Amino acid sequence: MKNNSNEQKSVTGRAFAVLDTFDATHRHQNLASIARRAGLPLTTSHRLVGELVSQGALTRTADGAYEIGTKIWRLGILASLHSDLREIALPYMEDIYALGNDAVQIGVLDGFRCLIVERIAGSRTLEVISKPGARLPLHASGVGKILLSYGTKELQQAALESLDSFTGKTITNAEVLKKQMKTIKLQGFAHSQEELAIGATSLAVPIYGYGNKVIAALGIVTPVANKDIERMVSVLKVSAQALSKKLVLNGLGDLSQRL
Amino acid sequence: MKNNSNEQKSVTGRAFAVLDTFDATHRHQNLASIARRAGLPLTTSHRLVGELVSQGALTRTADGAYEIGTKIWRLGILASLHSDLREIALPYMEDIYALGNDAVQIGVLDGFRCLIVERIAGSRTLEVISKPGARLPLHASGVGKILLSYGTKELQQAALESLDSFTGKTITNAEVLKKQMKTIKLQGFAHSQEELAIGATSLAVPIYGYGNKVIAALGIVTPVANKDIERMVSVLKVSAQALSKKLVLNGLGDLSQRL
DNA sequence: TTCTTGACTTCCGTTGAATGGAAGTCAAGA
DNA sequence: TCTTGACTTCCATTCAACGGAAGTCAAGAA
Repeated sequence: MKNNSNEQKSVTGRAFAVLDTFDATHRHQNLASIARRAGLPLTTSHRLVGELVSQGALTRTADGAYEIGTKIWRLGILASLHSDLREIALPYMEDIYALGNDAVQIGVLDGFRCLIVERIAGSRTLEVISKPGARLPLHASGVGKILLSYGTKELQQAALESLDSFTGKTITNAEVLKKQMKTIKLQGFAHSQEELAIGATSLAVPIYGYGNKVIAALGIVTPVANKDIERMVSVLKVSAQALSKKLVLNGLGDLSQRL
Repeated sequence: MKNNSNEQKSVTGRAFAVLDTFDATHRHQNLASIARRAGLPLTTSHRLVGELVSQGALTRTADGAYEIGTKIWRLGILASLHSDLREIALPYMEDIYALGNDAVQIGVLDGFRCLIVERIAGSRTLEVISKPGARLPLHASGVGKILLSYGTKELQQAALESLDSFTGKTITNAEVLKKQMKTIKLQGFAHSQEELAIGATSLAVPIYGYGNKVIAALGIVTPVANKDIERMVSVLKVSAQALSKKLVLNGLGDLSQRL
């Protein structure tokens, strides 16, 4: 859990080390937990956390624990990743959702992971891990496979080096995966059958930006039982094409990646 | 534009002064703009911005400008404001949307403003100012009026002191507004007719948390022409009640406000 | 009641990271 | 060629950040 290899020197570095201790499974933390996970002395964390609270970056809840504050949230939604993609993509995603009541998701590349940027899910939807902000493995999810297959050689090489297993059906053999990547590019869609979670199938197609560069993946998660794969794939393809066009028209299409 | 009254001393303070220069109308900025708006020397901004970029808090776009990065976005969606409310409220909001194709929004109190936390809008929807993150005036929007009417005496006093005008129909007379606030509490819903933007009517009802405390407002924005006010109000009321119940059940219901 | 433990919170002398003026680079336009 | 605007690099100074130590406080055990 400790902060690996980040010998933080700058104050900003430390401040973000504190913020980075928060994730989906650590949304509420007390001071001690923050200090431990950030790898900082308790005193330092105490001061830093105090400052972050006074900035509105963190909030202290009634029980004395801390959580991310509205300041960060308000800044976060200014990220083009969110506001641009969301505004343009949501209508298309809703159309897809309406057709099958499956969870619909859009992901972009973030390091060696697929970052879920937006998702729609209803009450009848299969419960999925992938809330916005989740970072799925590239080799074991539909959207991830798309980004991997259309990604650079370097990305593929790096990703193929560590194929973690999740369900027993997860593809952990690099050669098998390589072959599948070729098929994916040939057919224009990716399929993941219980490779990340039992009972869940996912389908995904690429979204294109400037110069036909793949900038994101659009996918659905549906129960394995669903036999209507072909129809959903064509729905996805049509939506993705329309969406791609609109993204480029609206001046997106590069969604600059992280440093 | 200059940083008012914040004689920043701490590094974190300065770092957030930099981040705070970003808002809905300043999502892309160059270094000079950041420095000017933050009220910091260019050199200092340069170093700070550099650090923030290396942390992933800011991203440098192709044209050399800066914008909010994925790190901030990813942290932001951990705010309970977002993830809790969104997960629980979206289904209800979608139901309401499906009934009238009007923009549906949820707002909470943030200082003396109504912070839009979540919104649904479709392609046929009236275009509204209120994207998530927007901070509407309390006296000139449906959701704002709810929060105002059910707010503390201190809030009401402070809010009534500065009644900015937006459309000519905006209520700028404190006495008139006070009377309306009473009616709102009596009837359980708020109505704003072109008080914030010409052509737009908004309706809103309260959402309750623990101990029947009003913690948020649920509303719609619909064209003025719409005569079906009564029906929409009852739809809103039913949804709000169900939503309130579910929020309390799920351990929300305090949505701790900013410091 | 007293002891123990864990979780903060406050204090303060030391120090090295942050500061910001000055000067350098670079590209676009006059 | 000169000017201007927008960064970027350098570096001596200094002041804010640091963190060990000790204090507070509440809950649970003995």
